[in-house]
Amino acid sequence: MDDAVGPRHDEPIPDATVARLPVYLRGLVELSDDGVATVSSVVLASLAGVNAANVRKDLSYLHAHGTRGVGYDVDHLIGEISLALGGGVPSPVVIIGVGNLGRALSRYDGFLAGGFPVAGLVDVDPAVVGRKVAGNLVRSVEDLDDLVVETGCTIGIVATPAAAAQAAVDSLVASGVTSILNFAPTVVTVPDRVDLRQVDLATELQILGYHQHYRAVEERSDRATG
Amino acid sequence: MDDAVGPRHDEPIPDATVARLPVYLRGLVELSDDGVATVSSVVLASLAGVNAANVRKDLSYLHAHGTRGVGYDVDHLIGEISLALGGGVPSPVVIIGVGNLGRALSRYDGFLAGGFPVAGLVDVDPAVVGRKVAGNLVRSVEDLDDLVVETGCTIGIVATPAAAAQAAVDSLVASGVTSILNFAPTVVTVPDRVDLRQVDLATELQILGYHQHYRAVEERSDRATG
DNA sequence: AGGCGCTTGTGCACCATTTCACATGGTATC
DNA sequence: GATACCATGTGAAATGGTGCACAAGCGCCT
Repeated sequence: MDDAVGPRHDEPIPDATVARLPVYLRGLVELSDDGVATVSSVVLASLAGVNAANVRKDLSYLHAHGTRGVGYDVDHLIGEISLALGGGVPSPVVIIGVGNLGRALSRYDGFLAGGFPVAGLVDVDPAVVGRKVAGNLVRSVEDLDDLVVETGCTIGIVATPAAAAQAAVDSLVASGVTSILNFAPTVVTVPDRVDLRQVDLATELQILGYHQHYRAVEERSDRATG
Repeated sequence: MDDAVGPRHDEPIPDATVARLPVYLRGLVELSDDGVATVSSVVLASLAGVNAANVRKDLSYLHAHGTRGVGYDVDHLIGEISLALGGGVPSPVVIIGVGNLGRALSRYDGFLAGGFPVAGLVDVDPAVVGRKVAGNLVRSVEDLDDLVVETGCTIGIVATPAAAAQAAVDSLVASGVTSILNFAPTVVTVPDRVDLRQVDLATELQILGYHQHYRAVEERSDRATG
């Protein structure tokens, strides 16, 4: 554990930690903008809405060590987290499906700010191919391979209707994309080597609906049983 | 477990299960549309992309029991899951923030189909207040209370810029909304009685970025060490 | 130089969730 | 009616994550 055995193959960071790193990063950037130089785990925890011990454990997976009695160096931490989350190199993304959601996503500033510029838009509908959306020309799915190669983009965002999602994913995979963010409300499958995340808007509401319903049922029951 | 002890106060369903129920529901509706009457846990699991034992355990939390040797009744299961996820009653939602994302969300069919009709749109910008978006009049934040009361909606969707998100959340809470879905890329706080979910688009990409980077680093390391 | 106060880093126990494996109990067939 | 087959429902182990509590370490102040 402490011997120098050559190039150290960083161990993987737990998924739960990875999911929190972007939240820490946002808080840290804000602190840095405000001229704050160091931050304690307690402060960072409150900014991120998590437990302080959790923050410390999360940061211990990075090679970013803090200083006891002082805290963590804000700028250094920003560097370390950025490095872990993609090496600090911007990764262009391609959006497939230029409907309501696709258009909104292509205009979303947060992607660019987060280091994910939109490299191109793609759709199957001839009516939108050739148009410009948010400064990007919409290209045909046949051009996807070229687009991916030209721009070197490795991340695809699927914003098609559910019925077209699997085909869109297959096209992306065939083009060499290795990470996919799927907004279509359907389960899609990818080869093992491809990383897939699902964002399902309707599902999120249904989850809220459950809790709301449960609260209501419980309340009724409380009133009945006293 | 079998004695009649009066009005049974259903026990809460684990969060992880609740998050999967909508996925099961989608698969089941598809099966029902195809005229399939019963489904086994194995088939449903493959439709939802999870383990079969997990499906069975999840369904055991509902009062939907299957038939050994046969499987689950598709339509009955649809009813039970719908009931758990909000009682089968449509819950109108209000969207606050009518920018790119807010407009896309207000046009998103999946909400209506999932039982979450858009009851109204709200924004602080006088330039958009009074306009119609997707058939809905955009109203001022000052009208939020009235809107919530009139439509009886209990779910709010925050689609404002990050800087305005906490204020938007506070307004929603003050109006009596008890469930909030926040798309703004910032941590917001709510009282205990309010349920909050966060959907962060840039964060999702950053998580993908981590895995991609990690794969790349590991590969380089593999090549180096043989 | 020494002591004090503050904050990190982490062992450990707890909790939630997943998965396996199998007993249980139905259905269909002969 | 008995038997073979099949899928459910669940105990129990394994896994992954969280949070407490405290030892260790660092800087500041005297």
